[in-house]
Amino acid sequence: MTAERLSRDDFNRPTLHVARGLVGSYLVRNIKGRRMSAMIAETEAYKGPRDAASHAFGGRRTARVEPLYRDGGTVYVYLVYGMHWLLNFSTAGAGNPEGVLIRAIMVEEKGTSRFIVGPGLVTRYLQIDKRHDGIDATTSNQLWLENRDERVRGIKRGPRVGVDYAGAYWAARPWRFWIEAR
DNA sequence: TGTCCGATATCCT
DNA sequence: GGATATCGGACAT
Repeated sequence: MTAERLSRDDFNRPTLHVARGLVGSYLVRNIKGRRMSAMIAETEAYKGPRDAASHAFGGRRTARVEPLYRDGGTVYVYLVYGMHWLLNFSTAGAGNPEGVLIRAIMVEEKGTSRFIVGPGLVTRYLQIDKRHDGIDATTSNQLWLENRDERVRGIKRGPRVGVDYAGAYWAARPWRFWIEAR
């Protein structure tokens, strides 16, 4: 099996392309020398200043969202509802505060595959939190992505989850991509 | 299927 | 100082 780490160019592409492309890629996590990996099963695109569901809507630029403004592949991790860390990767190049949220993964355990659905559960499983905010996934030895020689078929597409606060129009954009358990 | 609620960093007034 | 949030679990219906 070949495994090729995702590079800057892979992230510095249009965000919807990256979001779709990340489904079927692998998240790799190195925890004190022990390696975990998980296939990405669901993503969502957040398209920056013009997207009312984005943290960078209207060009907002606070300390929290600064990683989104950096080069593609920068990790953006933040806390919601006081207890859930959410994992995102910056896309579309430096200065464009767009990104992709990782909503679900598939892991291999005891010879069988298991889906972990929900962005807060993904980070809990992979032990990702504020410590990883701002790191560069194209060079980090803590967290990175790989493409493996595996065909992913049947990617579905639909509205994003949990963004009703952004209004009906933005909540309805079909910017979520996923594969289902088989 | 629906309602409720935990727990807190961050943002805005 | 007050409101809110890219959620998840529990429990009732």
